[in-house]
Amino acid sequence: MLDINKIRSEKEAVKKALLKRIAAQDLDLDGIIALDDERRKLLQEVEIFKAERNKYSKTKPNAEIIAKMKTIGEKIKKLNDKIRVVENDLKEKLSALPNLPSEEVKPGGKENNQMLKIFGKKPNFKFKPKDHIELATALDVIDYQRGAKISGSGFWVYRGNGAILEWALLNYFIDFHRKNDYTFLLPPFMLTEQSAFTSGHLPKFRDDLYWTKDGLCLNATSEMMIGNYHRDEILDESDLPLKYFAYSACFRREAGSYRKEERGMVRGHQFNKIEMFHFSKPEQSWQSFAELLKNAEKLVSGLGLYFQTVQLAAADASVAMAKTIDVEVWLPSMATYKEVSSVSNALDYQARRGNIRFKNKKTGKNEFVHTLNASGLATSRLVPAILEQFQQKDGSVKIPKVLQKFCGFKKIEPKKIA
RNA sequence: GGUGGGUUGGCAGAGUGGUCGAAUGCGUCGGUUUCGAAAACCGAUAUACCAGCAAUGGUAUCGCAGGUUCAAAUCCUGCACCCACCGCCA
Repeated sequence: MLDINKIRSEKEAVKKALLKRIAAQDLDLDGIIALDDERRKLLQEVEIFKAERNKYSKTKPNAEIIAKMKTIGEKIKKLNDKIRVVENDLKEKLSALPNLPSEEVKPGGKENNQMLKIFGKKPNFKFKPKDHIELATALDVIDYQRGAKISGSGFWVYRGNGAILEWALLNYFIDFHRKNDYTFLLPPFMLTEQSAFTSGHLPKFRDDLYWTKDGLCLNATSEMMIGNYHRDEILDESDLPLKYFAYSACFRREAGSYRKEERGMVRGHQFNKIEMFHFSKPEQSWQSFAELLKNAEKLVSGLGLYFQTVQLAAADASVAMAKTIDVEVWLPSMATYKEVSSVSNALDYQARRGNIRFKNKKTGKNEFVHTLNASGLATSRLVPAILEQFQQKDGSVKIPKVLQKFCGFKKIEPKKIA
């Protein structure tokens, strides 16, 4: 949510920034300001009546005053009803506005994404490489068919060395974050509707979430949970930045996505992810951003994968974020890069919604914190990338060095056909 | 799932319809005293919004949302959470 006072005082600048991600016909700042004017006018009116009522309520009134207060009471009630309507309308319009993209973020959609940096060496195969589905089946590490049998399409079962590889990746991430002194959280995998609203996933993603009979939704990213972790709290300035990482299985309905183009594990209904999260002071938040990006890059580099970073254009990033840089890993079979981490700074946009503040010691004022998040990392695209990028001519797959101590093996061999 | 008890400021804890934004204690901050400190004493100590250049004034907030009343922390209804007991339980 944006600050109404900022919209009022810096209207042209706000407008210019918002036009990078939404069309002019969807933007009506004047309408919003007019609503706020209306709200203020009504507040002034009603508060005069309330002041009078309070004055007389302090003592025992006589019959005449009681009669007078009765009419004032009715006026207050009417004005209150009006204010409620105006405030709801204002809140709705205000919540619908996306965050202001950061200055260096390019306007428009995907086509304006900007490649920043390429890491590693592009694998060059001297044989005909297989895609990860073929590899996973030959190596007997992923059981797609039984996954679908049990839970329907979009689910799979990690099996044997595949399960070990998956778990090793998670251990590698956890190890890394612990060394950096991030606090480890294992949150619940279900959350309330209110929490989904606060994290900004409602109303937009309602159809992409799984809902239980009890009105809870399944976690789609632990950003949802950590974002709510300090909701309605006033944090201690000296604790900032708070650095967390959380593991969660993530559940997404992926309604209407292009399953045919993204076979295998690239887009499933359930995947494992470790998420990094910072609660920062405003003046620290870009430093936090740089740290999160560096961590994500290091994690992928550590695996020896070929990948790139991309700065997303305004309309391609999540609306809550001022700036997003994606870390994308190369998938030879698709000849394309796929996101394994999304590093984002929401500034105070999410904190305003969740009412997460800190007391500024210098000014004595409560200020909104800045929130940042980055995957660190999601496994479901790394396993395919590892299989495809590290496949050998004999059909085996080499395990990245950093994972070997967690796996207990250096390569996965195809199962022998008797 | 059922019954009962609870939710008040940073914390503990009074307050059952009218000068209650709220006693008291603790904590925190500032001061006096001291070579310095402790103790003691004095004073300050919530947040948000509105008007105003400011000083300041006003409004709201006692878990949340409604209601009753001239007037609600206090009465009524619903909800959330915490505690206790009972029931059920792969």
